[in-house]
Amino acid sequence: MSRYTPGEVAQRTGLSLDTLRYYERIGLLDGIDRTPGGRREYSDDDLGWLEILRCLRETGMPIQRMRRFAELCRDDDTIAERIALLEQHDQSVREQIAMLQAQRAHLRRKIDYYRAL
Amino acid sequence: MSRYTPGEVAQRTGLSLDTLRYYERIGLLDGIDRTPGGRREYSDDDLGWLEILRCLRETGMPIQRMRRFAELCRDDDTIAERIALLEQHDQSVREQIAMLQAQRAHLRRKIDYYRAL
DNA sequence: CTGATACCTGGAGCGCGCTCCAGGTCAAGC
DNA sequence: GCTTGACCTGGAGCGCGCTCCAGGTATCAG
Repeated sequence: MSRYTPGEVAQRTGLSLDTLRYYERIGLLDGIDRTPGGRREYSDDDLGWLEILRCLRETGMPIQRMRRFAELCRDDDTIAERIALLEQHDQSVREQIAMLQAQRAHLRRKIDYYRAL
Repeated sequence: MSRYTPGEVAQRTGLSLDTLRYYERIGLLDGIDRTPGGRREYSDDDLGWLEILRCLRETGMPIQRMRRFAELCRDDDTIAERIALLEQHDQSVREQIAMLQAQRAHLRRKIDYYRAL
């Protein structure tokens, strides 16, 4: 049950302070605690959620869709929809990987061609 | 030795007419022939080059870097640099694939977790 | 010859995902 | 008590990679 300052969270997650605030503003991050003085204080749960956000973001999910997912996660009766959304995203990640692998083959061929000169 | 109108090229490559013109403007596409009336007329070579551009773009190479590559390709004595640039990019594509695969594992775990509820 | 359609140019505009800024507040160390 | 540095807010700005637009020209079918 540790608590973290914004600076610590930035360091741990690799997200900038501005990005953390931005995510909160647009509703990706919700109910972050504050100290009596008004500073943010992140919990372990918050860090866990940020991990998920990072995962979705790095795999190319648009912010709008992440907001949709965040919204679903605020309502307990949406497990099926969450699964559907994540499955759909997983499919898109698989496609991305396949595309990259195919294009990488082209790249290798081009390199080999140059090497043969 | 076929010749293609902009519309045909757009259809074949999946790039928009605007994107084709944009690529030309910024120096990714060079020396596209014109009809006497001033319309663009693409060659098979141009289509081949567009294939390469697509490959680089889809694998996330920034436009600036693609311009550098295009520049190198205009000079015959730059084979080594072209190889270096492509090898470097290939490395980045490998990293992208690895990252996606790792994040996809997280995604699968999350989905399984939801399914278990 | 006449439309209709595809294409031309230069330049402005846009959506995304942050990032930066000004002007202030809080808190820990001396 | 004072300094210093991390943090606060609201809002503007930015870099990327296109995309759209206005106003005009070429080409082709009938």
